[in-house]
Amino acid sequence: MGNSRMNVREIAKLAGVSVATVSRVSNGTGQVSEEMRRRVLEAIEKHGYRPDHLGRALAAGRHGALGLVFPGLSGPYFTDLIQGFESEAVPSRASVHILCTHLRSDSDDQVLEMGRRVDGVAVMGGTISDEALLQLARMVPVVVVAGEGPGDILSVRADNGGSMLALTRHLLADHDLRELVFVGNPAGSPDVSERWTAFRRAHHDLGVEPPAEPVAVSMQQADGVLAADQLLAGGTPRPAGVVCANDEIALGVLVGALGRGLRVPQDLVITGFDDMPAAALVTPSLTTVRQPVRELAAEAARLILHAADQPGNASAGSLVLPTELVLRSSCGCPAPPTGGTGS
Amino acid sequence: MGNSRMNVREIAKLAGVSVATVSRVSNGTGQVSEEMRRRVLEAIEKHGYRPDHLGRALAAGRHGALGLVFPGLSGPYFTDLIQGFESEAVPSRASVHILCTHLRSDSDDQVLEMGRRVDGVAVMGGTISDEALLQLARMVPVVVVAGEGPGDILSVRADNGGSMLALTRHLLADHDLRELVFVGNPAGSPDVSERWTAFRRAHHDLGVEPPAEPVAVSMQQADGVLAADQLLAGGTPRPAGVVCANDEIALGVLVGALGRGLRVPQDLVITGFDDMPAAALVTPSLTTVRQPVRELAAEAARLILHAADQPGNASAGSLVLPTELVLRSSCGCPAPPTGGTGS
DNA sequence: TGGTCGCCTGAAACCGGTTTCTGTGATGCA
DNA sequence: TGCATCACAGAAACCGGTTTCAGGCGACCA
Repeated sequence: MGNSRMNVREIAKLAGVSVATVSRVSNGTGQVSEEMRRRVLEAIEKHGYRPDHLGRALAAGRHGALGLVFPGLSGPYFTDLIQGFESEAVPSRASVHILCTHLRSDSDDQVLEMGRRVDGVAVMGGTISDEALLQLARMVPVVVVAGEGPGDILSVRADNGGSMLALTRHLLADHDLRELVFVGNPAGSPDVSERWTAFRRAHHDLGVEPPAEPVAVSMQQADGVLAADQLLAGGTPRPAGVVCANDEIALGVLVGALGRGLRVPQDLVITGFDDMPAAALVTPSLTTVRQPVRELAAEAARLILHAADQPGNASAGSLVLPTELVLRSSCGCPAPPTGGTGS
Repeated sequence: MGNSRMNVREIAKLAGVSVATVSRVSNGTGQVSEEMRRRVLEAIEKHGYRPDHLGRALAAGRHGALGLVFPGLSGPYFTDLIQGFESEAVPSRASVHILCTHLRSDSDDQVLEMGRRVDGVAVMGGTISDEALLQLARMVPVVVVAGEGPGDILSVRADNGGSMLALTRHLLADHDLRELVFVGNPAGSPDVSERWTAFRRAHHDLGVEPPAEPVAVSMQQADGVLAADQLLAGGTPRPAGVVCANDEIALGVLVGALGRGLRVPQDLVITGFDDMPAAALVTPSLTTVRQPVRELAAEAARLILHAADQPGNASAGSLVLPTELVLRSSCGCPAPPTGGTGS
């Protein structure tokens, strides 16, 4: 029945009270007598009044919204990122604005515009320029996710290096593999850059010559298939192992290898990164690194919400969440105890 | 230099003009003499003033934002959906609010809350109750994406039935296959429901008995692997073909089949739906149905923006975008002319 | 020279809330 | 009975913009 076009003043008139009283009742603040409260609630109920978000936001000086900025969407990683962020924001009654920059040239402007519509922003590493990031941070609390910002901008990221170091060492030392290749584009994101660096460092640590260049492709399954085309085509010597920047690439390479009749891991070792759900389920199951993406995003949301609540109390620093090496069969290890259904 | 805490009145004072003039200059509306314009622009420039979004939105009576509601995020489908929607909204200077309901019980309330923060909402079919949908439509323009709404709510969807009918007929008639199974949960979304219905109808049309029940799993690659475990385990007779509700499931089934040493399509035929990028690249390449997901979402955004611009002019109806059957090798057809790299 | 028209400007109302500040009446205590 | 205290209500200011409306002023014409 109620028309949502009602405003405080109309409700106040209908209930025979002042707007202040209506506001107090609808927010549960201040002291209101039982009689007044009853009359106001009655009018609110009868006309289905709900306070306007804009008016409230303007008066409160806050938007009730958080921003999330990323270069593009692909695969389970971003999926988890968004959901982790959202799951933390919604209970705090904050809505989530998203912005895919697609690495367009006007990304900086769009991000700054977003800064004027939300109470805080989480920006994926490598998405916008450092200048824009600093300017944004002057407007609202900012957290860099999966990367590091300039100056004293907060950041949350996973320990990419540690686990990639352990993984590469495992392949080189425990499985005695040589001729490993790395598939992924270090210039594409800080995460991949860290992984590539750790991949090379593990080689150096063990006195093995690493490949000079990565196979630079994007992060989707299709790119993995393309990489397999390139690596496994006849003519060139086949590598012993393919270390992929994420699981999607790895699955693409796996499909490409299996489709060519290669046996994994006997003929070719393949590893991923992220531990996406399918990683445990494919045959052979994928050796990878578990990365707490949802927690990463949720932590970013928490930091922003906290900073928005307590302005001026800007805590700086970089939060690094641990990752975990997950050894399965695609590297040559025996399959983990869990059967075909994963854990 | 500029402090963004400036407001119109301060700028007006500094420029020695009225707030009306500042507003006129910053919006380019009305008549302002060159002298006044210069003074105002100077003050704006000097102090880095940018009008507050909330104040402007309140006065204009519009939020400058669109909402997008979906049950959860998984895979390229939602990725494309979000990006298609976003690519249409951003040029219109509208920000995009997202809400993953996760099919929670309080989804209806959350969606209605969103309705109070945006100028229009696109809701994925099957995400919230019809009552909530109707109530939402009373507040803001609403479009149902990939599904149909109650009453005269606008909807945009793809022609699921037509292509699934053609695909199933192709398998039954052209490849003379029997014992097909359908993998996907019709109760999960209107899309899958339509596909399952068309799958059965094709059987009936050709006088073949369809399976009584689908293999009801979710829409991710991991679920396809699980379905493969179930279908290809020893003991039960193996089906001749697996018709999957989307490409992700199909890739999961493909990996499961290849990992068991089965040959596709010789031992098992597999088909998908969506034509995600990897579909053309895997070996064997995946027979599937191309669905214009980004266009779907972009069309939804256009409809909402238009409806928000012209209130009262509510056009009703259901827009159905065409789909296209894409025959590749996984059904037994010869591989398309394009090499390993897809088209 | 007087009147009309049109350009430009600013005061004030408005969008829809919250919050401060003032004032009233009732109550408690001496 | 007189005074301090307290609970409560409402007027008005405020958040930061846009827009209406009325008026001042110069130009043009008779």
